[in-house]
Amino acid sequence: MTSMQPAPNEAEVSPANAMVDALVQLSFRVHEVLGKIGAEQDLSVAQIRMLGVLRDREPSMLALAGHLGLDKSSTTGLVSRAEKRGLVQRARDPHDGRSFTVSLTSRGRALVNACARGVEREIDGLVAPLSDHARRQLVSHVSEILAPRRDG
Amino acid sequence: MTSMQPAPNEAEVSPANAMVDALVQLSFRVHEVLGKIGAEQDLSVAQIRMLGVLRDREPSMLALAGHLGLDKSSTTGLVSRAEKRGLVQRARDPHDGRSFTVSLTSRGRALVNACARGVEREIDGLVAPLSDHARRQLVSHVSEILAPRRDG
DNA sequence: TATTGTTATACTCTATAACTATA
DNA sequence: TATAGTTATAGAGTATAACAATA
Repeated sequence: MTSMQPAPNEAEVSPANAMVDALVQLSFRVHEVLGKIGAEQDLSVAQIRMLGVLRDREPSMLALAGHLGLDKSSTTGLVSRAEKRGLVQRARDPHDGRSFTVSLTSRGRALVNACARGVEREIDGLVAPLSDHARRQLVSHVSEILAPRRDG
Repeated sequence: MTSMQPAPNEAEVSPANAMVDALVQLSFRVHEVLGKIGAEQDLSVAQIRMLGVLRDREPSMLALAGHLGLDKSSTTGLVSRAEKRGLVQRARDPHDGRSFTVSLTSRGRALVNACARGVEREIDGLVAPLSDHARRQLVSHVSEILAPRRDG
């Protein structure tokens, strides 16, 4: 990757449709940002996403799997690797001996906050070409798209 | 950018940023769509993306790696798995004995076209809540974000 | 020597199925 | 029996480093 240009993301799956083209390419672009910022902290996109979910929640393993749209076994691995690094912790649920709650450690919170700042910086740069008005429209439209679905 | 708070203590850093939230969530939502449509054809997002790139190109392995932002060794695996399924083919470059060109087979093309139709259907559904005017604005703004920077 | 591509290796991520412990 | 979670297993995806063949 030394001599290669970052090459605009050409992941168009439907070049005839401008909306598809725009959203798919934007999606890859944002993922690229998440990957880059995560890499600075040695975090995968999956880990960043999980830590992001845990910012505002202390869910059970099963609820966490639901938030992430993953199988419970995948979530076990994700949480275990993060726990090994001291980013999250499992705590027994006193009301159900089968269940755990997952939560950020202070180190995990610091890390996800650092990532959030980095992502914010990058996204701000990404939308820099837009006017304030256009930015507000963009947020409004995207929020409307996402509204019916309340995912993590 | 617009709203600023006197950065609270480390405990609760970085106030919610609507733009970041919107774009990151949208990115995951679109990836979810790609994953779902791909799964119908037994294709991963990475495979769909590669096939999408090959729709309009017959690059060398190295050029393909550049387009995808991956290491050449990762691309070897990606192409080899697709080749094993008869979706792409390697052909020796007559001008450089070290190089191959990668291209879609007719089966690969049929598959990526089917995916494109599926993705278009899903994205159309996603933006259905928006008015025609809002959709045009959205495409315009996103295109501006993704546009190659003319003169820095 | 430099470049193109593959291989060897190691890791993360993911799902399915089987399992344990608790309800 | 049913549920929460883990383990076993398999495979894809990714990067780094070492390698082969060609330039």
